[in-house]
Amino acid sequence: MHVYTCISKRFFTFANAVRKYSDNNMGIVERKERQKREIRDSILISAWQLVNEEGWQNLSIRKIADAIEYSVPVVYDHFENKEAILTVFNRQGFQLLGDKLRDTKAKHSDAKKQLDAITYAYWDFAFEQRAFYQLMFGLGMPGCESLATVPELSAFIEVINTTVEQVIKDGNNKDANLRLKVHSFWSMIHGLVSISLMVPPSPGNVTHEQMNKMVLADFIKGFIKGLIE
Amino acid sequence: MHVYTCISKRFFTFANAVRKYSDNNMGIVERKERQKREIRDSILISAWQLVNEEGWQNLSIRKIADAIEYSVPVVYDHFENKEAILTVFNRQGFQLLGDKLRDTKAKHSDAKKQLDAITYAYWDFAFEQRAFYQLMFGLGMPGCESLATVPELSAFIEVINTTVEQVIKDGNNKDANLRLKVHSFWSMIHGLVSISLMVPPSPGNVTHEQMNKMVLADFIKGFIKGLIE
DNA sequence: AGCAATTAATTAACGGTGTTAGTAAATATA
DNA sequence: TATATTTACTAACACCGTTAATTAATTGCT
Repeated sequence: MHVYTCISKRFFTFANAVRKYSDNNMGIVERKERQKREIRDSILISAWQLVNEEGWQNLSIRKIADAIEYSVPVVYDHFENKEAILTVFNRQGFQLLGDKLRDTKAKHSDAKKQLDAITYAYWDFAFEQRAFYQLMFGLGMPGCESLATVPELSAFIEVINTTVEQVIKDGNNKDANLRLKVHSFWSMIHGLVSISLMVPPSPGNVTHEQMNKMVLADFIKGFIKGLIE
Repeated sequence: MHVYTCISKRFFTFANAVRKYSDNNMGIVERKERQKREIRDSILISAWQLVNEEGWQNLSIRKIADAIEYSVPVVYDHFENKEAILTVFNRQGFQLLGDKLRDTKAKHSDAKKQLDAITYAYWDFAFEQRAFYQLMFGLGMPGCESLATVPELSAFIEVINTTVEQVIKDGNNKDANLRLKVHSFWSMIHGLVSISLMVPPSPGNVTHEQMNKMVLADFIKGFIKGLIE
């Protein structure tokens, strides 16, 4: 029974494919496929527009349906659920960023200059394509739009502040812009941590305790030296 | 009229305060305040429990009300809205992290060792208090739980990968763990960017283009040298 | 102790969300 | 033209945050 179903399905698919190119109405299938693609595209276009107007948090299927002038279930004919729509943008974002970095890299031959250039390109992408970047890295939890409004934040930063400050003062680099150094220091730790939280065990299936030893040892004993000595 | 209202308000407050300590029923007010505090506490306790069981995205007022065995509007007698509850945890998180860093710092006298210690403490906090950390830094957008599932991610990392790799090969440091260096490099840029996105113009009211010049110049020309040369 | 005033807690609703079952209309096939 | 299939819709379900109106309980006062 299961085999029969399988065969009949394949037969009908084959028959459709043949008719597609032998009928008088051979353009109909193409037209239908084109129309279906157009609806799918208009869903993505409207969604993207809504996201840039109202943010990820306020995107809804009903708003999309309204924008494309179809009823709600039509959206579900093209995407399994809301998540699937976000996933498309997520992948598009990484594609875009990857392309941008590749292009930027191609403009230089020296490896150091390449590294320099893609770093700036990465930075610019985040600020120019803010909506993409936030989606890609899961930023923008409700209630955390502006970290600056958290009073306890400054007390927390103060600890890092005074510590880094003292290390720099103990070193040789006297003309350092302290506040900026502290900001960078904190940001980089945050980056190490949050990427490790999001891309869990890699590289190489190590636990976070092992990562701790390896990554942080490098960060502290290597990178920081460049700053303070 | 405005003055009168003000005076009468103050008078009644004063009268209440006096009765509070002169009445026969002086314990009633205290008991009521205590009960109100208990409900408030149980809201926070239940919310925290729900968050750790089901994540921030699945926390709802109705679930909280259910857990504390009161009806929904009672929650709104203690918190203005859902956001206010999250804000409490947000601030609690920064308080906790700040305390942890301060305590860690106090165990050492040398500034470098202090910096070393608080870096590890920060790392551990993020992994031990994952729920806190995600809330504090707005991580965890729906659909981005595991970055590892995005196919375009690896192509994007590959660009950074090959570039950093080449720079390291060109340098003197031959025994470097390449994959780990790349991972760290990317993570640190991400940290610089995402903190700059969340704590917008500071320090010192500079635009992101100025930050770009200052922070990235340091990152590239200073920090990276420690890695590759 | 009993009544009025206040406070506490509830029910039920509003407008919104993601998602889907069932139905009517349009279209293609025979 | 009649049948089958595709297409789109209405309407519903089960949630969500939030709040107005109402009932129950408690308190203060005579």
